Amino acid sequence: MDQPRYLRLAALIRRQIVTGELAAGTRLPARQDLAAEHGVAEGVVREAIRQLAQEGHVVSRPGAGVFVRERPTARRIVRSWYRERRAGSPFAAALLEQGSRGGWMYESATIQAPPEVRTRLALDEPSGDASDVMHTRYVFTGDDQPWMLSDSYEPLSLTKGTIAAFPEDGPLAGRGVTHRMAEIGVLVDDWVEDVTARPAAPGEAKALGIAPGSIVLTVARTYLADGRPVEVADIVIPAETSVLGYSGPVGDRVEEWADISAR
Amino acid sequence: MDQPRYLRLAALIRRQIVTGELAAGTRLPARQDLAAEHGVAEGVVREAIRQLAQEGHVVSRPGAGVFVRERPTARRIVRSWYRERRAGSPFAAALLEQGSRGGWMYESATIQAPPEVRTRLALDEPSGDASDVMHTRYVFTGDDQPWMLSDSYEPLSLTKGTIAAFPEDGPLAGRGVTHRMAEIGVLVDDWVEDVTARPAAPGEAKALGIAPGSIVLTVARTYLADGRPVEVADIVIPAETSVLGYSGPVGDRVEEWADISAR
DNA sequence: TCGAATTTGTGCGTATGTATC
DNA sequence: GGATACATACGCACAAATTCG
Repeated sequence: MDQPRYLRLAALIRRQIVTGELAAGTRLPARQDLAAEHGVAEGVVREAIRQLAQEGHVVSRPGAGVFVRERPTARRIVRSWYRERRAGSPFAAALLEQGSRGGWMYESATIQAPPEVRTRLALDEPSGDASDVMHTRYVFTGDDQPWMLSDSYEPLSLTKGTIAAFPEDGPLAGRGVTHRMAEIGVLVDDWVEDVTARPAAPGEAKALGIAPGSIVLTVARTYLADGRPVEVADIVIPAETSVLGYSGPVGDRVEEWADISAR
Repeated sequence: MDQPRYLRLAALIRRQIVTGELAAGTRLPARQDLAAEHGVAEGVVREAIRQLAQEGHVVSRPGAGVFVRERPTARRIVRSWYRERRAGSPFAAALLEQGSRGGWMYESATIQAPPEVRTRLALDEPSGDASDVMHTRYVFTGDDQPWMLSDSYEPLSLTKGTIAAFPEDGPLAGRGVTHRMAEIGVLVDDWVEDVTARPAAPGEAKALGIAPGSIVLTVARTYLADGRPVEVADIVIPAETSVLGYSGPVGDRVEEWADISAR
């Protein structure tokens, strides 16, 4: 056994946690006590705790102590539900237990699309510094808790001057992209989502009420109408408490060791 | 400014990196030098570096130094490609640039399914300690680099005694779940994938050749035949270098602020 | 080929600030 | 308000990996 002391100590405590010997909510002994108990320096305990905190096993509160984490049950966020509504599906049950829908806050402004968004929306070169997209920033809440951030971009060339211009204003408020676009004759028929994960940026962590640096899932969504992108959104969701659910028919699916394409 | 010193130092270096002042590949000054240069203790530098490393801005190699990270371009792993083959799609181009397919290693064994897998496969109570699933562990490689792990479970009740029993043996080797199942009359028609992310477990980090604790995407996949699960797999992919691509028709899709269901 | 210098990873002990109880 | 506990900070030391002459 050639492992650093702090990893051995972390492994020891981790075992106690996963076996239930240390129940959720339990407070660990103070750093000094743990250090004395195991005959190591305080710094070793600190590193061990840090390790366990990063793994999500414990959470430390200044002045109070280090506590075994209550594991919040993850919510399954349905991103596509091909056939999942079908009776008899093992997943139909889950759909019946839908939680409260909660609400959302937003802020809209017309801006000039940043380069990355330009690419995704297939926009032409910007003309001067004229605004060319409607940018809407959402914070979704459920149970009085923020659980998802979204930055949406829609080309003004589509919506300008129509009743669909402002996503959350006018008669179509809150109807969603696809409905709103339909009202102005743009038929959104495809969606594409690119999913990955990264540490939360400080601002995101604050907005979501999670620890800075904790993991978030990011979804880069594109809505297409007849093959052309008509809306893109950058969605950020805490990974710890969320699972994204996708489904589809096997016929349209690639072999299970998926093909790779350069991005 | 009320921030801890190590965060201020991290912010300072981060700014130099994102502005390009410190180019990718550049070596940072040694800990002691940075400490002296900024008039702080070595520990402060250590914390700052740790912070930047967690954000993925730098990578440290023992004995060598701390280097500004080369940003590997992420691969887009297509998990469903509804209509993406269609010509004219903005994503069709990506599909043409398919990389080398690489290969995979595997290891199969019959085991008694662990509780979590039992649930997902809707298996009955275990009878004694009899094996009831075929467990296959995959390591997928591309460009001589592991990039995906997968643990697959198939009920023996379906495949036992057939030519499809061993996923990677016999005439159907390497044909994939859906083809193999089809050969024994099981028509896989649906798939469901639950995506989330977490820090890599030590074993996973080692198998994938990534830093321990770095972020991995996990995909819990289920293949269904006529609504019944016939295979489940736990897939692990480094988040840093990968994007999972999903797509589908809008008609089957829920409003964009997705419904939530308890898991 | 080999050894010396450099650099990170780890560990020790201590002290102060600040949040919690 | 006092005691407790974590977050941060200081300074030092040694082992192992790497680099380079």
